[in-house]
Amino acid sequence: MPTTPHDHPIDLDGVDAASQSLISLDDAGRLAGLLGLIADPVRSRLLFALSAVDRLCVGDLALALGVTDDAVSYGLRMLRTAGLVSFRKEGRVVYYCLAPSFPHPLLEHCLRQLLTVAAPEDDR
Amino acid sequence: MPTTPHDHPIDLDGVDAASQSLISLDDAGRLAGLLGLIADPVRSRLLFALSAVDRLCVGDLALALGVTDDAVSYGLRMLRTAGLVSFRKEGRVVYYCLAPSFPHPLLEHCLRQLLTVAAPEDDR
DNA sequence: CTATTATCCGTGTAGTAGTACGGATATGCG
DNA sequence: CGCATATCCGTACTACTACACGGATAATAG
Repeated sequence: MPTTPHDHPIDLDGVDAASQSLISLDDAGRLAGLLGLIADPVRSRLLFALSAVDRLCVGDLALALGVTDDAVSYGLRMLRTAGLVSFRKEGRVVYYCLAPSFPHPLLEHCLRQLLTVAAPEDDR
Repeated sequence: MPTTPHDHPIDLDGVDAASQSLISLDDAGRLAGLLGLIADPVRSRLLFALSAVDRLCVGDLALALGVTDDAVSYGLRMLRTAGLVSFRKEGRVVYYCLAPSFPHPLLEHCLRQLLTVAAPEDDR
């Protein structure tokens, strides 16, 4: 029997405790979706960039990040279908900004703090 | 010219401001790595499960999550190479637990809060 | 010693994600 | 009107990710 899940729990109480405080598969899926969205160098940097200004257009964001227009356009589309950024069109320029409902603490607290967790040991 | 980054910034000041408060590509990469690690239903649920008990073995975790041993083993290996969980072997059983250095606030604060952000509008 | 259990690992694979490229659309300019 | 600009979109390609499967390892039981 190769990888069959054993049905003789070694620590039944532990299994119960764990499965009780577990988030649902649905919630986990949504959480993964949101995290995966931010788990991209371009997109996380877009969020940081946008938090520093009140609005910026695609081309300028590409300039600031040092990546192609396409990459920025794609990243912004993802963020915007998730409702994290919003945009308005002025003439032929499209300006993006963090969505009104954007959870700013997330950026400034969580992510900045996670940065220190993710940092290499030598500067911690 | 298809997708050439324009070199005539529309809002030069904005570009400067954005690029200044920008995290480095390196940092963004590490951040993405860490986030991407948690951005997986199995792995995030493993963390929640482990936070509820002081230690649990692979098979029991699989039982608690309702997934195969292999999936759990794989998830734990990822988490452990990232230093988020640690393990000790007792006989033929391998017990896993959150790493001593694990940032608990991350789980209980950030992730739980992100859960509400990721929740569908109808229960918020 | 042999059988069994718990776990790991190497390999293969299906699915997905990020991006470059070509083209389409729309706006503004001369 | 014709041309340039800013952005989007469809397609194609590459790279990676999660997982299943078969087998290996180590420890225990009989």
